[in-house]
Amino acid sequence: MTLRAELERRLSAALERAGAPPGTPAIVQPATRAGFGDYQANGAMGAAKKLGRPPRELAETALAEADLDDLVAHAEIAGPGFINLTLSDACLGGQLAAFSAEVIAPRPVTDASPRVVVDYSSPNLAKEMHVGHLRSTIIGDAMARILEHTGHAVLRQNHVGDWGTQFGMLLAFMAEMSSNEDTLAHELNDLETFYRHAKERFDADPAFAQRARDTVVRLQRGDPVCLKLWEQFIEVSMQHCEAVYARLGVGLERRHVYAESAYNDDLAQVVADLDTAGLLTESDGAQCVFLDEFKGKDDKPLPLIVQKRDGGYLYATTDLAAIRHRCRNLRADRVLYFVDNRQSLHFRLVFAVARAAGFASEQTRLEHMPFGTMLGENGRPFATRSGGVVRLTELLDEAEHRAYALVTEKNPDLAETKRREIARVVGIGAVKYADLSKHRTSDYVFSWDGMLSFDGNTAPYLQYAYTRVQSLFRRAGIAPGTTDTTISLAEPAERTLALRLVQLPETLEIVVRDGLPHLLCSHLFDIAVAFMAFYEQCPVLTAEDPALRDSRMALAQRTGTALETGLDLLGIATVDRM
RNA sequence: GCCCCGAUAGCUCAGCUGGAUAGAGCAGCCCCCUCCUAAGGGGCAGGUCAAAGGUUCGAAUCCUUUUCGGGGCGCCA
Repeated sequence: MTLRAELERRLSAALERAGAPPGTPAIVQPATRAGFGDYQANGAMGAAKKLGRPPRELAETALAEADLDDLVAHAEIAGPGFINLTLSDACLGGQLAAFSAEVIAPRPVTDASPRVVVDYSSPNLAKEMHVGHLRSTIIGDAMARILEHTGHAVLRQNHVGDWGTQFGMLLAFMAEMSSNEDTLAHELNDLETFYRHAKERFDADPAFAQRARDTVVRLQRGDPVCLKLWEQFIEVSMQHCEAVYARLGVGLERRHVYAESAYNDDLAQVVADLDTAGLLTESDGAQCVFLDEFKGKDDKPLPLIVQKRDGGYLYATTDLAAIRHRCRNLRADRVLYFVDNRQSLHFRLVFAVARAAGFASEQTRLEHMPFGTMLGENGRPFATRSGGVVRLTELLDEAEHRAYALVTEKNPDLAETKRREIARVVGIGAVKYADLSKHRTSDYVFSWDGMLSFDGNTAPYLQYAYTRVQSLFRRAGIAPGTTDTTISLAEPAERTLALRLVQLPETLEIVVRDGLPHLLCSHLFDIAVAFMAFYEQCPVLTAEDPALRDSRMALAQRTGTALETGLDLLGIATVDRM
């Protein structure tokens, strides 16, 4: 249990003993200002209002009832009825002593752990991955890591798009070329161009367009020639994705891929199940589900179409099949979808239908974790001047390029291979952090300079703070292992840093609850800022007193662990020097 | 027409179940490397939190209306 949760628990109980109704929250938060202590409890005011009692008096009574001696050194009532709490040095010291082994150690995952499906990345294999895929891939991966660290059984699902009409066009184009293996291999080397060429062919030649449509039908019927081409294409495209994942340090592997096509055989059964459940209605020849809670134009019912007039299935059907699979076979307690916010209505419908049909129980939490659209500098959905998109590989190349130039400027004496390594870690880290540090749901504007900034609240700043810790240990000639040194918190900078470190699990708790990794970014930045202040104000290696030196080394060590662990949870690596 | 999301400093954004004097980064100006890495630190300046009402002891946060953006709404995914 985190400090915050423990204080909440005890103060809530105290409020109840002071006369507030059971379940009254104490509303413990980190203090909004340094002068108010470390935490503040705001719950007494609201509770007093309901009881018609003076808020300060209720706060006083609750505080007198509360048993906080082992955690809190000072507590006082302030303003209209805030309870301000200052942690004792013993409490902070205890947390710091157990920091690596307990406070931020990974929670074990057992059979009893909550099972969380994380659906993320899920690119369409028809095209190359571009910058628009960053959000789902990066944020989803960070969330998977954080959930795993906090004791959840995480089931990554990469729901790649490998089925649908555009594959007809691509396969027909491949078929034209398959007489010449070299040309085909060459063309497939660049999926973006391949797609464009196929599309040009499709638009220009009606006969080709017809062949493309026929190909879709043949593919769906399992025509061996089509299937072979399809498999070849999918394999090339998957390998491209995996190369990008490897470069990004994203933990998605082949075993996490559960493609759209994997549900093909379930779709008829899904529709049959909906029929059995009495949910199916035919409308204009299509099979639909209408739910009372969803109304469209003119109060007309809003359909979820699960089967087209021509008998074909839609992505709604596939998503229903996926929910069924995740709940029944994967035994998910919670399913998180890191998918573009434009699909939010779609998910609301699909989730509601899945529950109505019994594909998901009432207990299973189905949560769309929407994210905003990447916009161009004109405020329109992002595209380059030529109308294309920026490929992910281009962005990463540029990131490493700029980072290499910078590290060479800052540290020309480092060996070439070392500078390459640093450039890779720093460049990729900057790109990921630029994405992770923004609120998930907000649209954001793509900008090379914004995404590749190395100053201020960026990954390189955090990585730099980490290298300073490593540098201290390097100079001291000792390994940065955990020691049982008593940590002095006499200096304000020491205390502020200690508090930020100890509060890290509280942030993780909120991130897990809301799926908002930018809160972790923000907290790590606070830690780094606090460390920089500590570093400026508190001499470590040159401290006169050996005990103080050891204490500060120990605090630096905790900082290093926090930064390394926190960055790792975001999927960002560290280096020892930069 | 209906629904969803948004509007906070010049720019990019935080602001967690309503809390005390709305915070960062960048850009601007000033200062700090004989001192543990200046990818750093310190300081200055910068806001009628889109607008108007309302609820509340207390509103950037909740409610209503309006304005301006973005997105979605029957056989694409």
